[in-house]
Amino acid sequence: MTGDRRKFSRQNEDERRSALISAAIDLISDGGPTSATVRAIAERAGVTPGLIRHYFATKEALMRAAYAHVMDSMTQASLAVVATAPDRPEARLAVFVASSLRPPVIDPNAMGLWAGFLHQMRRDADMRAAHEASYLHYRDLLQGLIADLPRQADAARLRAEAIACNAVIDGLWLEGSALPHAFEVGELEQIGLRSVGAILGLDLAAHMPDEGKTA
Amino acid sequence: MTGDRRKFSRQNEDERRSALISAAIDLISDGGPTSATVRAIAERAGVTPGLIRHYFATKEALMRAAYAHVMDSMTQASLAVVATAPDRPEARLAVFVASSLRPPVIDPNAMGLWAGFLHQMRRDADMRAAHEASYLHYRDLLQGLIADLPRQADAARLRAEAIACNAVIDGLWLEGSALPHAFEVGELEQIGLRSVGAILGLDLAAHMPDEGKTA
DNA sequence: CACGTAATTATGCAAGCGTATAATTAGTGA
DNA sequence: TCACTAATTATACGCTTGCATAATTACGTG
Repeated sequence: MTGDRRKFSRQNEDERRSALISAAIDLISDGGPTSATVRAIAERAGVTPGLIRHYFATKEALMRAAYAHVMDSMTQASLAVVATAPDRPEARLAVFVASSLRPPVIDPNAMGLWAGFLHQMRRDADMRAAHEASYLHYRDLLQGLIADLPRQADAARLRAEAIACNAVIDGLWLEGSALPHAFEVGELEQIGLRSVGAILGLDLAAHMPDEGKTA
Repeated sequence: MTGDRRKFSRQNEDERRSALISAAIDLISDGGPTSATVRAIAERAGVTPGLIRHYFATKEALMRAAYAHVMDSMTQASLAVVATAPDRPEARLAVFVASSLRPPVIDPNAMGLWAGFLHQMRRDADMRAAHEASYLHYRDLLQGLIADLPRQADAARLRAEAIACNAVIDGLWLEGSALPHAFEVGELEQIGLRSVGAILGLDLAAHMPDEGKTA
């Protein structure tokens, strides 16, 4: 009775890849990178450990792919939020900032995932490069929103402001994700809007469209 | 010739403990928490693996001790910096901010260490509690410096400002440590002073004592 | 329908991990 | 000086890990 051979289920290559990737992400997300073993990932994806080697040359390759996927998702989410915002530059920036400081972006699991990758980044040069590219891309996005504001600012000032605003958002995101119960509901959003506004010299909170009017 | 028994060197208990702790910190610092194995730690400390078990009930206990040591060092360093600053509140705050955004506080190895502990924190409730206490202590320190400024602000505003300023510092520290070559020398300090100043509504950079006058 | 090819499973292996335990050494007090 | 105790070393065990390899299954194609 021990000879239960697992059902052989063939599947599309892309689906299998992404199934493996999201299984890895899930595991890292709740349990840290330590618990994302080859066997655990395979089980989570409903697959045999050996299959991982068939899709990824090594486990590190799978990890890189997972990291890239997470970062892409974040960037695309940010872009989507900005796209749905009103056409006024201030409102677009406000929506962008606020959406970064509430769920689902603020999320303990997401931070665990991020920390897991961060620690792995020290060893893997490819991963480090991917991180840098993703970070700069995000910051450039923010800088573009700032540049659209009805002010005049040279390149150096724009760069400094983008770095500063990005830092506020990162820091608040980190604190809010690490210590969810240490802040009241909406507190981080308000602080974020006020801080970014102060750095840029405008009242961002006033330009925040009240999407919750119907709630 | 293989029977070289290691030299038996007895030592003070406290020194042994701290030797083991700093060996663990060194290893995590350059190589991530993965490379801080019991055997590696022992070798680094010039000791046999078994001895670790004699000083710490488990490896996790050693890790907790290492984390506590790192956090204590950081806090004490911050306190020391403030103590040497001029007695004007603005100068004290400025020095505090600037010193957090340059070496040795800004340091890739320190960030690796921090990330390593961060990831381990998800599992260990004791470690998480230690982190929260340390974070709040640091923020309270910052809030105290802000409260000393010659302005009037109620408790709620002070809290929000401390959270915001802490976030800027954290974010800049993180970015500067993760991507050291992405910023010019002194750039992060300037941005930090300007941002914190903007949030608090004062010109912090102007109050920064120029300690580099002799350089 | 047969056959080749790719996807999937099953099995095994060498290495490294944390930890337990026994043997050895050094210091200490009577 | 001689046992007693604590610090340190040495050895070994069981477990898990990533990875390699061989066997098995499904699917496409002639």
